[in-house]
Amino acid sequence: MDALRFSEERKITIYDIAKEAGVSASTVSRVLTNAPGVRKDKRELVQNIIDKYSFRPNALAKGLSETKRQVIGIIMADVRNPYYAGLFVACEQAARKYGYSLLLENSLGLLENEMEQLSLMEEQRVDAVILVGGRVDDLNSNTVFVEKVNQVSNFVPVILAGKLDGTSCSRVQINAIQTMDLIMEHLISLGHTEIAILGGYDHVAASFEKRQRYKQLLSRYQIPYRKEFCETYGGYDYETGYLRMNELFAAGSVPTAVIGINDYAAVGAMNCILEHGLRVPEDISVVGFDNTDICNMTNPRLTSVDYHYEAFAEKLVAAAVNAHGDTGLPALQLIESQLVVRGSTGPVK
Amino acid sequence: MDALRFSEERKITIYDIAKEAGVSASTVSRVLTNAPGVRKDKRELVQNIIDKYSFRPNALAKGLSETKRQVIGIIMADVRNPYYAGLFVACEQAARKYGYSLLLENSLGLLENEMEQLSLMEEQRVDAVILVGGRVDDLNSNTVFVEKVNQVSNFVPVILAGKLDGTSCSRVQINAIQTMDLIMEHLISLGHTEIAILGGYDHVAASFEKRQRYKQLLSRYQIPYRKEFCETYGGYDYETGYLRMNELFAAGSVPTAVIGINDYAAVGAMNCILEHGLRVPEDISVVGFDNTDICNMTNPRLTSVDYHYEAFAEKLVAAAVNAHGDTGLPALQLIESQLVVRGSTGPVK
DNA sequence: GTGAAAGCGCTAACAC
DNA sequence: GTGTTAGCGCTTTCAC
Repeated sequence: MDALRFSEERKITIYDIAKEAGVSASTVSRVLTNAPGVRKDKRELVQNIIDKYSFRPNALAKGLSETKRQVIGIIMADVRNPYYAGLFVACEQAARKYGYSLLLENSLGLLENEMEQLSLMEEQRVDAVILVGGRVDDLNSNTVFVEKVNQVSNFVPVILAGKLDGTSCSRVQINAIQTMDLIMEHLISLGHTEIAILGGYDHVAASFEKRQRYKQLLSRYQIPYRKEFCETYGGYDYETGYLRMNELFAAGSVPTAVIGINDYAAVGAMNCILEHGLRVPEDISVVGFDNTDICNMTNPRLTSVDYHYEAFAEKLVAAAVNAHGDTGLPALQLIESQLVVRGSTGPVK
Repeated sequence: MDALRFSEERKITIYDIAKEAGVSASTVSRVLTNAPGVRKDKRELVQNIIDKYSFRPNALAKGLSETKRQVIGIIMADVRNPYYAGLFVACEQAARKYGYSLLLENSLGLLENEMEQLSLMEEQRVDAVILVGGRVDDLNSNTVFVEKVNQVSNFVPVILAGKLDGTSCSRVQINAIQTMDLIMEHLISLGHTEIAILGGYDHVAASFEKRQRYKQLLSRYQIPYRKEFCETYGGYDYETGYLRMNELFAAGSVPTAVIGINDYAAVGAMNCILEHGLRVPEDISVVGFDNTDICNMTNPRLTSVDYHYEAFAEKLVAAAVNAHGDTGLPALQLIESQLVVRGSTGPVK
């Protein structure tokens, strides 16, 4: 009995509406799509019946006959990471404005998932796919992936929140150079010269660029480069921040300011500092990237770089929505960031 | 020129494959769906051509002709909240096992969004929709929403990660009573009797149940009930935990243990305690719910209740996948939790 | 202004 | 085994 619950009531279709209204399916379709060429009274009549049944046309049939589905695919590294989650929700809001929905897949940074999910998006005939995290973060683009993206983008526009050498996809990217400028100018203006950066890998483009800029700025401000403050690679998590900071203490190379490669790493470093009986920011200043919720949950609160997620998302979605026509949108758009100064940074003592 | 990029190459179809293989479309379809009744050599021949073009059948057309889309809709309050994000990714993993994708919509807890998104899911002909957070968390179910869900569930099975009185949807729910048991038994065994619970509202079923159980356990262990330790309602964020704790200090009613309604609130309370120069857990123990990442980022680390997200997600998805047939699955499945003890709780002094 | 009919790309009877 | 045919539920010419 219960097993029949969903099969008994046949879905209402455009023909049912048409019959009840005494018109043809085409007319109903015209009302549905707000197409012109329907007399006002007839339009109202049909609309009333539509409302009466709260009828919603089958999006599959619609997508089959039209070419637009009003769905954008988004392949993201891991929505559990607040940076991605924030961006995703911002994308959803932006998409809603355009009348689009989002089909999300988490790749967990695994190439095989990304490949499979690209196929899946193609199969689902999404109108465009946005790639965030994973392969598009690589400094050296993976050739297998490049090939796949090129194949897919013959049919569905691919938008990159990153880069992928060997493709000509539209891109929207955070200006990593500028983020480092913000932090370094802040720290240097506070008198810091012993600045360490913790976590991240050079094979990740953004991290690589940040370290490059870090070095460049040191030399610009004639601050001596200290290898032990920079060759402190590692993951993008709390543990890495904690461990790398611990190593600096162990080596006796204690900086006056620490930059975490993201907020998690920064918080790890901060806790390590506090556990060593030092104060933040009186003894050591700490900064992070991403401006996630956690910045307001530490004591002191964490100074961090905010990427302006709304603008980022808006540009990604706009690029996806407009990917078909010649929109005049530049192939690469950069997102400028801003520093949110909180209690974790202060003047060098 | 560029504007033509996506329209020039017509999508390859099953007929193109058929023609090249010198067979009919049905045969290709049979190969695609792994249906029996195709000679082995022919199957291989077709498969080769499919592979050659990395052909993927149009999921819309497939969904139109079949009744299954292999897509589950999920309407969630806010994936930026780590609790939801964790559950979502777990659902995604479970869904992948069954060959399903997830269509996510964030309602942000707004009734109007939830209503609209339900329609959208129906329109997209998802095979089932899972509701997490928002209206299904309400103690008193919203009648308008109940009506909507009942209407929708005539056509597509709705699974609730919560409750909705007046519907007969399958449900999977965290056993809120048991979560409170875990915490209270832990605290009481450590000698605590002055226990406050901070944040949450009684109109949220889980919060209501937690407070009810809290009172019940106090009386069971013959611990006097103190209104000021329990009527400490508020949001599910850091600020609430901080502010409510501050009020306890101001009122001079300082407990020996504090339960945050979730990890955020617990961390807020913890920081407030530390700022008052007290120690955690020596002076005051702190516990949270959700066992999110942040538990490992505080100092000391936060003791918290873990819901076993994988099991939770697995049951939700299984219910969604099997929602059509009579699966023998019980209408309500409860998720049992476990306490992850970390440094924030200790014996009363 | 309105309806009939074709077609989107697939699956599933049904013949052969 | 394999092909033919008829839908699935829409949109969209094209007549009228």
